[in-house]
Amino acid sequence: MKKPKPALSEICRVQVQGVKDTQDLLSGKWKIVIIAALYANGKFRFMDLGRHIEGIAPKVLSKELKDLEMNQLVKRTVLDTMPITVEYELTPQGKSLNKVVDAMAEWGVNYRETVLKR
Amino acid sequence: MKKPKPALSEICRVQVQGVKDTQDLLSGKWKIVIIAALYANGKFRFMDLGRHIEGIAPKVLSKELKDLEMNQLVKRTVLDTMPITVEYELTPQGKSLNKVVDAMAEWGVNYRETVLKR
DNA sequence: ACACCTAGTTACCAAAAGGAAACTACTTAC
DNA sequence: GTAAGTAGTTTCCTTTTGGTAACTAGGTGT
Repeated sequence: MKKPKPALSEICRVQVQGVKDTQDLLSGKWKIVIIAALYANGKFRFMDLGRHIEGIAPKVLSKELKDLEMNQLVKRTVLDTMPITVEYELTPQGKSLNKVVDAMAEWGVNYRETVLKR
Repeated sequence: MKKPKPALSEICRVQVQGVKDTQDLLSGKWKIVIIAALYANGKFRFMDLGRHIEGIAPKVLSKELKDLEMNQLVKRTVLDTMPITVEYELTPQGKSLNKVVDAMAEWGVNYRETVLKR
């Protein structure tokens, strides 16, 4: 696909880039769901989070959490308990996704009602 | 991962399901970008949309548009011109994603500024 | 000793996503 | 007749994603 047309105004280009960046960071089936769960619950230990998100495998949960941690959206804390437990919570950056999460939740609920009708 | 714990309240479960539904419909690298572009511009012909979204291949654009059309987010109109042209635009359902798009745009722009620092 | 809890990791595999390049089919302009 | 523009499709390929199941490694309870 050739690209001879720089049409959209600069402001729009920046907006679209923002959307793209957000999408990149939240890519995949589970990241936004993990964030929504942490957002709703505050903190979670690894196993609890896994039990909570229906259908996710530990391998996948582990990998997604690593990605989120790397992008500074999630904080991982090892607690000095016996046996050791690990707590996951949103960073301020992660929490700042609240508008995105809320908008997606609202839209999804409405879509299910009006389009899927169930 | 076993699932003996139905912890989150019903209201939260519904919210998380909403997020999941939204994520499913907008899955992949390009859908939300296409929507953002249509949202910013109103209408686009196939080639213009392709030229506009940097890096997308016609095959991929075609497939994504079909998905979006199937889910009633995008409307495809064949215009009786010579040569025929095809116009793509958001449906009301697609337009109702504005809060999601805006939130993602804002968050992404802010993330780039504060975390990536460029 | 053995089962069970914690938090993961590893190996293996299938399906999906996505990119590159070529190609179709139709029309118009030169 | 040939090039160029419309809107895609087809083929081939590689990478990524995500799932299952088994396994590691430390500690607790009986």
